[in-house]
Amino acid sequence: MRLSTKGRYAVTAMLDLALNGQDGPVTLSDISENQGISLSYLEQLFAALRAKKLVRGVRGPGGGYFLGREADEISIANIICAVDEWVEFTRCQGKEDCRGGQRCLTHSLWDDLSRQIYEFLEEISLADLVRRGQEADHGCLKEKGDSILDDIAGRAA
Amino acid sequence: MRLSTKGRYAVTAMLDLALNGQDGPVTLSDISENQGISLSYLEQLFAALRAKKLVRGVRGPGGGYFLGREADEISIANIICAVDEWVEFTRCQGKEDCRGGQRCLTHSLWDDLSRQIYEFLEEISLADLVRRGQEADHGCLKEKGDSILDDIAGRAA
DNA sequence: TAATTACCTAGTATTTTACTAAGTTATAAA
DNA sequence: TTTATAACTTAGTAAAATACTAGGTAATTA
Repeated sequence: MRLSTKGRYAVTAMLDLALNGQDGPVTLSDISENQGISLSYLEQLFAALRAKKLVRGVRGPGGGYFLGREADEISIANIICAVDEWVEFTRCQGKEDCRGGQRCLTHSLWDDLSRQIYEFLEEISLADLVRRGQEADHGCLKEKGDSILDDIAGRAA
Repeated sequence: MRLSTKGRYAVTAMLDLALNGQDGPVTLSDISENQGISLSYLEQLFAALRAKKLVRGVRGPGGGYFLGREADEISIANIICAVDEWVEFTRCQGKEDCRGGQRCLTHSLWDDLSRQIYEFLEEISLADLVRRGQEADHGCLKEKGDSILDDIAGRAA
């Protein structure tokens, strides 16, 4: 699993889309202005998101982007994997000397951990985030410790 | 939260240390050879790990590295944050116009999600990984679906 | 004293990130 | 039918991160 600022941009943009795409498509220009991401970088990200059918583009005036499917059906893992493309980590599949060496063990331990992180993010949908954003007060007004995702946290606790 | 290949290297190296550091210190040369990471890059990573007291170095012949504290007391989050240093994400703290804009909401949603990932990785210790590695058969010999971390997965399910 | 290993600093090739620039295609509205 | 809009595409690039090489110094053991 890989989680970089690129993935963050993608999730942020998708969140913006989910929040504003209720009544009509959202343009990349809007997202660019809202989130402070360059238009061209967004286009690059959305090319990847479109390839994975996570968004659907509508051309022409009044056009823009829609979510490719319901917000419940889009996980955070989906989004991150679309732009950061999932790298299958080096698994020494019999190629290198393995029995007795620690290398393979640590690799497989990491792979398993990586899979756990993936499954964790797979469980959180865009709709989960949006729902809690709508329930809560406006983000900037709330206290730092007062997480609106605390109930999601319950899953991991 | 940030999760890059750099963090992966760090976790891998710490795992190696935990697995082999039972009877005496482990040299970076050993880890370098075991895990296929350059010695100098390991030194760079271990400088960061040492700064956070996650490892303890012993100089001279027969020297090497020990874990800085018990493997139960070292979380995966600890390790990743040591080398990838936690970036506090842009939170528009009253600076920009916030009420009414979506920007702040999506930012705080991301921040909350990021915190959830952190808390998830905070719950998994080095000892958890090592314990399961010792119980299981050698990594390369087991089937792909047969995760030795499935019980850890139970926390998130 | 010599070998070993941590520890430190500087430089660098490669890759990734995030962007600018300059287009083309499809579509809605004029 | 023209024009404006906005998706879509490609190429290039500055800056940062990644992972490494090289060449040291300092502490400790044999």
